[in-house]
Amino acid sequence: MIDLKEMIVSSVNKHINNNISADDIEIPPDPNLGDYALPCFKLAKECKKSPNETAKVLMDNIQVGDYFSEIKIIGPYLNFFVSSVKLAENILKDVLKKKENYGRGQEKDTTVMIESPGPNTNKPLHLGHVRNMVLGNALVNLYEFSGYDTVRVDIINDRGVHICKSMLAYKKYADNKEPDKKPDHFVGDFYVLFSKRVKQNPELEQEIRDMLVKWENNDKKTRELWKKMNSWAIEGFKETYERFGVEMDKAYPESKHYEKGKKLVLDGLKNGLFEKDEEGNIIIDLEEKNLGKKVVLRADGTSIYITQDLVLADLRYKDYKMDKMIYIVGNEQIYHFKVLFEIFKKLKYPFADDCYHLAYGMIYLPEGKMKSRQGKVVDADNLADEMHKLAKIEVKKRNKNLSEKEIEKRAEQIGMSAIKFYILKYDPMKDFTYNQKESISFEGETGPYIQYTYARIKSILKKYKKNLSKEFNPKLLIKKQEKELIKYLSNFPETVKKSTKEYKPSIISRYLLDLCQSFNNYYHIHRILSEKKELTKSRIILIYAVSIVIKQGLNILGIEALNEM
RNA sequence: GUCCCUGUAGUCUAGCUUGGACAGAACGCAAGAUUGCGGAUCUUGAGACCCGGGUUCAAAUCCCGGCAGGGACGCCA
Repeated sequence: MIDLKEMIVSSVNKHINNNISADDIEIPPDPNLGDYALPCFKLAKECKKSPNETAKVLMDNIQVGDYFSEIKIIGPYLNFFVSSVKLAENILKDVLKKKENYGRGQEKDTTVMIESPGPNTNKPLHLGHVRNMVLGNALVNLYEFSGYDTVRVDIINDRGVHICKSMLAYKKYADNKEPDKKPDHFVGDFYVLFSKRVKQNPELEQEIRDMLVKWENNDKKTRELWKKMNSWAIEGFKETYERFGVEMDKAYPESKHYEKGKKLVLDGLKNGLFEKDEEGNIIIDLEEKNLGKKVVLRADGTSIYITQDLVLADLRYKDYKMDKMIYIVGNEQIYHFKVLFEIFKKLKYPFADDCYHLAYGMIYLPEGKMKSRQGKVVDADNLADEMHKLAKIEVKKRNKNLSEKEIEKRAEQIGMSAIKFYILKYDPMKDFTYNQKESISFEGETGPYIQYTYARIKSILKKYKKNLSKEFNPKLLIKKQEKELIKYLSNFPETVKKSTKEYKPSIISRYLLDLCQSFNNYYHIHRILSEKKELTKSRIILIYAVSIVIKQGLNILGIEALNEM
């Protein structure tokens, strides 16, 4: 693979002592100014010349390969013009050869573990989980494509007061009936029912506490009920996971490990890592990190949230020996993870220095407030169904002769792409309002827009009856729009790297939008299929390469590319 | 009270880590293109860095002080 920035860097470094790096190379705001630019402000200081003079001296002295057609001084910038023919030849050859592996990172022998989405077994997955699942998919794909081994793990919050609430309501009011709907929703209904009843009957609160004690004491009937309802919830989650494309390597139910943290904490107490406060709680002092004092084990010996996370990480390490750990959890838990990671370090966990909390903000619905007033909770399945419906209308509008089965299939693919893309184009930390209509629109910054662009390319490729050859003439691809497209293609590997490094799938989303717009512009101005055979052949290769990159980009985001829409 | 996050055109959003050339899109709005491979596309235009200081040759970006919104600071998860 060729790296143009590196070529500039090495040639410049040959002639000056201070080392510049690829990060110093910029992309000029206007393509007429050049393809790459080296700002000479920093160098000027060290050379003790004005930036403009420095640029001049540099230009007179450096040699770059034939990938560059011209070097120009524009004020304090040294601007490089890429030889478009050479670039076209290399990039297209590279894409053609590697196909969907174009841009893939080298194998790294590093295992990355990602925790997502972490459901509670008392109610169905909601909007927050949707964001979590979608981010999780993208992150796993990004890391995998970048050459890492990935492990996706779940945390199942299957015990505690909130779980008992659904259980108690079921026990009292359900008359033992079996689920007559998606089982996690069935369970969730009893959670809602409990919240209603407890307002009129405050004594239910005491019953909940009694039930939790029974559960803790392994009361047979309570445990049976618990098992039954949990399995319903999990059965329901499984279906939702599948629909959203979540593939889990291993799920860790809280009930299995929540008591194991005690030993770990007591060992830490012996080693002097933790201490006891006056009430007998075991705490850790993180004042030095400005995080205060944190209880890690209650005085009565029961564990709390953080105790479990400590032991869970240890269990997971025994299972997978991960080198890096990423938690995808809402941003209200930033403080929790800061503390957790500090304790990891103190415990000398091998992965402690490479932990990341991917925190994300809230998703709102435009009519969200109204819905909650009506008691309609906005959950993942609901949203997916609604998007499916909206997509179906669009599909039907365009295709009169499709079978019902095919319509359903496309509606699902388009509906899910609308959700996923809409979520992934935003910075994870930001709250946003999910506008369903906007997300499914075929114009604008949407999943369907990208899919549609891809389908158009596929349609052209289909019309080109001849076999795709690997031969093309890069000298024919010199129109402004063609150069731009090739430039975008050449940026794909770098974009993947950046997106991975910064934990931001949105960088891929933005890239795809730019690439698609660039293609649409090209398509609008220049005809691909024409009488000129050589030209047609080369243009076909170009758009074929574009289609490969769009498809791979979508795959990383967990979105399917469709040949027809 | 302490700490963290966010504040960019009518709306929504990128850029802020590492300061540099006219702050980049989308929707909406206004004007226009298309006798073509899918008119669901494209082009052009108007329009923005919360406020006040500071550092700098250069600040949306860094520092200080405000203002507004959200969150954390529970033996809740």
